[in-house]
Amino acid sequence: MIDAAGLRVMRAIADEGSFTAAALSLGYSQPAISQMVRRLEARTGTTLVERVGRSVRLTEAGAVLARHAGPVLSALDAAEEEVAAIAGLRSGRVRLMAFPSASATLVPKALAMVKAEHPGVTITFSEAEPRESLAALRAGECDLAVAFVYEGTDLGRGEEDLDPFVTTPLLDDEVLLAVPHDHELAQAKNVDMAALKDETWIAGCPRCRGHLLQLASTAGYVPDIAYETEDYVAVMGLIAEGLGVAVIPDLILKTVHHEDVAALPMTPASRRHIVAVTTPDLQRVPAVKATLDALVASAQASNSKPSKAKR
Amino acid sequence: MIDAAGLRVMRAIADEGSFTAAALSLGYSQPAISQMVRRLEARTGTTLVERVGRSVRLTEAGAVLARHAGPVLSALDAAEEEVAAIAGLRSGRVRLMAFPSASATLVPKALAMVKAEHPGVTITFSEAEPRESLAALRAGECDLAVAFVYEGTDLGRGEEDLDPFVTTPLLDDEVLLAVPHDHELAQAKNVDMAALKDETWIAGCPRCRGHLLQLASTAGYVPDIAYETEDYVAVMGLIAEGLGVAVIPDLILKTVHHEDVAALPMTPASRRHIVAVTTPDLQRVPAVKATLDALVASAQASNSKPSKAKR
DNA sequence: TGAATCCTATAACGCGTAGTTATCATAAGG
DNA sequence: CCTTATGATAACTACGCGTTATAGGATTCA
Repeated sequence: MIDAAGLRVMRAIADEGSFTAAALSLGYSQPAISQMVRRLEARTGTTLVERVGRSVRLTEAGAVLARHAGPVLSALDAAEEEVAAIAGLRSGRVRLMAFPSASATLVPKALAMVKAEHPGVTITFSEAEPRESLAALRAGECDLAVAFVYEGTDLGRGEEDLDPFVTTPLLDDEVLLAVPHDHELAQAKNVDMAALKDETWIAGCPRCRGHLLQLASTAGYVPDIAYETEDYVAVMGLIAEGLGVAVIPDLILKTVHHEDVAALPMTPASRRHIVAVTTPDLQRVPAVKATLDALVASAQASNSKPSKAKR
Repeated sequence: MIDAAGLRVMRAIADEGSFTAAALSLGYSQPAISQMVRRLEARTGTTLVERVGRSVRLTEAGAVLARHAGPVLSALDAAEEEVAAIAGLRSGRVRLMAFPSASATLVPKALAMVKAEHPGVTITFSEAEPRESLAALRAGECDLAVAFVYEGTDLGRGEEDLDPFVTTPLLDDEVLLAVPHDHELAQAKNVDMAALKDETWIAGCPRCRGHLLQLASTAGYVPDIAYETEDYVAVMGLIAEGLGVAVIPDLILKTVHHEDVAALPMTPASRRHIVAVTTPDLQRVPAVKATLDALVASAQASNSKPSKAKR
């Protein structure tokens, strides 16, 4: 019934003492004030302004409105300012999730960039496998996820539906074969997957295990998986001891280097796409957008050549 | 930029959890909410609502608006309620001024009536001669004045311009000739003003003095005014002691009765009109209107026959 | 007293906001 | 898989809320 504009007008009249002055102070024309007052009087059913000769004077009811104007308008201003702070990146909160090996360099660098450029933006970060982070994103417990997708592996495959999300490519990570330093293939330039039929395998995370199975399946056999662990330091150790070989993304190899392990390209070449995932809505939230931009910049600075945008 | 309606919508969305439910709770249609949110997002330049599958969830900025809605809206409601209280006569203040002899019965009765019917309305009352009360009315220091006008005396006469006011007739008060009980005319049914040429006169208030001068002037002489006092009790005393005669309104005679004074009609008949005066604006203020109505009722109950409305 | 000036009120008009209904597209759930 | 619930969009309407132009009073000053 009574709106903020009405209160602003009443306060201006109280302060300025005339319609004309009030109009001037609000940037309106004089008749606008006349009409606004009339509207307010019609709505409230009471006289608000006493037109006395040259000037005007507020009635009791009018004074009441003018008196309430201050608190209401300043509360509105406060709300507006707070939203503007978020929109202007002087404030904001982003909940970021990334898979463990992305945490090593990609994410820390991006966090530092955001903090440097927008000190008001706070980012809460937690590690999670793609499966979990996408679930969190879907559940609204996360604003931005850094995940990966194996090439060839169809994005969705039922469990991870990327349909409602927008994905931004960050890095293309080549998957290499890791063998002991003294392995017969250690010096090879390239190795065919089919040639590894009789090797003993070490698998990483469930997702990577699936990838291995798919690669072997394509080559026409089922790999002999002797060890499984999500700890890639352990994987490297196992390989170094000659207990097996493994397919490991280049990015991980760079992080957990082991001098007794050699890495070599495979045929067919296999890649892991590292992407940032969010929703169309969240992508437009300034703080989220800034973090996403920082991730892209971080990826470009750190390493390879991102491929073209997707979806 | 941000208005109360927007805050109300954001709060409803936060409370209800969906656009449809929010629309229902506000009595709007669902698209109205959709559009309102879009407008707000355009104005703030930020995403306020995250459309997640079936339902929606507020972003940080949206939550900020929803959080501010409470204080702002309740402040608005408070203002509205306060104005409604004044409009509904559950509250209100009236500054009433009346000339002294009206204070005796007319005003007290009216005050009692208002108090009985509208306990929330408080009336502040002070005595003042018509000249003062009208000046106060013009200066905005008074909402309602009870004044009088002598018949024949032109209302305005330069000094008391009733143009910007509205006057409501309350009583018609006949002006009588007051003489000592043992005066030669004391038993007369009627007395001609012209026959009083050689009397010694006692004048009341300045205004009444003016009236006396006009009556005498019409009759063709200048009265011999021996005493002047605004205190009508004193006037009666002077008359009773045989020190002179006076023209006194009937209403005053009823109030300050003196058994040694006789009152008789004069020719030409002269009347004093007692009126309530206010401004067109103030007349529409509920508390003022109620007081004015009470004055009219009080006048009708107490005495004579009010004449028809004026201006 | 009359002219000048400063107010407010009113009329006529235009535009944008904010509703409506109707229809479509998409998730969620049995 | 089909139903159902929910949000988005389009097209339309209306009126709230500004504008300019002009008229009507009130106050001041010569």
